[in-house]
Amino acid sequence: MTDPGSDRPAYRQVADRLRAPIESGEWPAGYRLPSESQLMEQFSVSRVTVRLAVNALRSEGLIVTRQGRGSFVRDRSASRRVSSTRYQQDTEYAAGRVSEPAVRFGDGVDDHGRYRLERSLREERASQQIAELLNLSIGEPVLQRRYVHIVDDRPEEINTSYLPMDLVRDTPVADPAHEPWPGGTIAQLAALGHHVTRVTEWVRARMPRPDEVRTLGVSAGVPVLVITRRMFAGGDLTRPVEAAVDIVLPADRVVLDYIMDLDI
Amino acid sequence: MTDPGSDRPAYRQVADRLRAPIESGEWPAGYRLPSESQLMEQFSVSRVTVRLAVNALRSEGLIVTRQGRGSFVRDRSASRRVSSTRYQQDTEYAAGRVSEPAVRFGDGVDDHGRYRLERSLREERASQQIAELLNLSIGEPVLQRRYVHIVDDRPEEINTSYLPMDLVRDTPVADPAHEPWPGGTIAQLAALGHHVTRVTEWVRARMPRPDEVRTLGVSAGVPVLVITRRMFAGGDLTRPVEAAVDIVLPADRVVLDYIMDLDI
DNA sequence: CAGTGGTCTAGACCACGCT
DNA sequence: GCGTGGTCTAGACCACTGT
Repeated sequence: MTDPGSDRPAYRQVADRLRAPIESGEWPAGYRLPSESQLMEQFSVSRVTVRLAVNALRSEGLIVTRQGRGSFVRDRSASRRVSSTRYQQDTEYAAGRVSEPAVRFGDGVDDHGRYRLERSLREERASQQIAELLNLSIGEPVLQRRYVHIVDDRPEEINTSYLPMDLVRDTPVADPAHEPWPGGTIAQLAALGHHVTRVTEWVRARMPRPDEVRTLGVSAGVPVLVITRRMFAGGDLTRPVEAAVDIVLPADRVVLDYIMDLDI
Repeated sequence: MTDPGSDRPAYRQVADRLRAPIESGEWPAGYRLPSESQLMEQFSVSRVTVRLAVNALRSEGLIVTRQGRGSFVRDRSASRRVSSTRYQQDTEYAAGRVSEPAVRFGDGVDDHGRYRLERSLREERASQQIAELLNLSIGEPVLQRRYVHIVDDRPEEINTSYLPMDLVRDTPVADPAHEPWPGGTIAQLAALGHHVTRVTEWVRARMPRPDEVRTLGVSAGVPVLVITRRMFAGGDLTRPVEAAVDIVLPADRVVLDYIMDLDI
C-alpha cells in the first residue's frame, strides 16, 4: 500500500519501495521484478501509476524491461577497461621495442572470433568543427575513417576520426583495401614518418541519441561516454595529425583509465 | 498529425517531430516548446501520448520541463573544463616553482564570491572498497574528507577522499579547524614529505541517484561523470597515499581534459 | 484567474514470449 | 492460450506560474 497522506506522489513511493532492494543487493542483477499486475494489487494503484514508477527506475538505469517477459534488475558492473597506456604501448610497438600492440577489446576476444571491425574510409572537406580540431581551414581535404568495433555481435565502440589529406594521400593509410593496421593510428602514422608525441582526450557524458541506442544496443537509462581525441606529432603542438570526434562508448560496459605521471 | 499506418508508435512520431528542430538548432537553448494542449491538437493525440513523447525527450536530456511554465530546450554546452594538468601544476606549486596552484573552478570565480567549499573531516575504519583502493587491511584507520564545491549556490562537485591515518595523524591535514590548503591534496602531502609522483583516474558515467539529483541539482536526463582517483608517492606504486572514491560531476556542465605525452 | 505541467483512474487493444 | 509489457483513449483533480 502507498501512503496517500504523504507529499510524495504514489508512483514515487512505489519506485522507492522497488529501488531499495535493488540498491541493497537483495535483488541481484537478473532478478525479475513483480509484474505490473502484481504491483497494481500490492500497492493498490492503477496501471499508469505502476508504469510511472517502473519508468523512473528504468531511466535511472537500474532495470531493463522486456516485452512479454518482465522487468529485470540490470547488471551494472562494467566489463571493459580502456586504458590510456594503450597509446604508449602502441608507440613502443611502432618503434619495434615491444612485439605486441595494445589489446583493445580484452584478452582472448580475437581467439574466439567474437571480435569484428567494420571500417569505412572517405575523403571529405573539413567542416568547421574538424577544421578547428585539426587547425586547418574550412573545406581543406581530410580523410574520414569510421570504425565500429563489434564484440559478440554487439557494437562496443563507434569511432570517427579525421586526418589531414596532405599527410596520407597515396599512402596505404588512405587505401580502403588495406587491412586493419596492427598498432592502430599511432603505428600507421609512424610508418609514414609522423611520430605521435602527445595525445589529448576530452571526455564528456550524455544520453545517447536514438540512432546510438540502436547501433550500440544500450538500454534506456544508460549514458554514453564521448571522447574527442587529438594526436600531435614531433613536437608540433599547433597542428594535430589526427582528430577523432565523438568516440562513443556505452557507459555501462566501459571504464576509462588514465595514468598521469608527475615530474617533481 | 501522426501517421497511424506507420509501425512507429504515435508518441515516438511526436517525439521525432519535436527532436528535429532541437537537434538542428532551429529551436535554440531556452526555446519554449508548444504546450501539451497545443501538441494534443496539432498531432490529434491524447494527453498521455503527448506526455510520453515529452518524457522521451526529457530522458534524452534535450529538454527540461517546469511545472506551470512549460518545456524548454536545454542548454547542452558544457561550461567547466577539468584538466589533468592541474596535478602537474599543483606539484610545481608545492615545489615552489610556480606561485599559483591550479585554478579549479574557472577564472574570476573567487573574485566574485561565487565559489564556496563545504568540508568535513572524519576518522573512519577502512571499508572493503577503501581497503582495496589504498591497499590496506579492512578496518585500518583512514581519514575521510568530504568536499562539496559550490558555485553560484549550486554544487558542482562532490568529492569523498581517504588517506591512510598513519600518514596524517596529528598533522594539520587531519585538523578540521585548518583552512582549505592552497594547492590541494598534492601540496598538503608534499608538506608532510610525501611527494606524489603518479595519479590514476578511473572514469565512469551513470545516471545520478535521487540524492545526487538533489545535491547536484541536475535535471532529468543528465548523467553524472564519476571518477575514482588514486595518488601514489615517491615511486611506491603498491600503496597509494590517497584514494578519492566517487568524485561526482554533473555531465552537462563538465568536460574532462586529459593530456598524455608519449616517449618515443 | 487562466494556462501550464503533475498525478491518477478505469478501461481497451496490441505485440511479444513462453508453454 | 495466457501472462507479460507496449500503446492509447477520455476524463479528472491538483499544484505551480504568471497576469
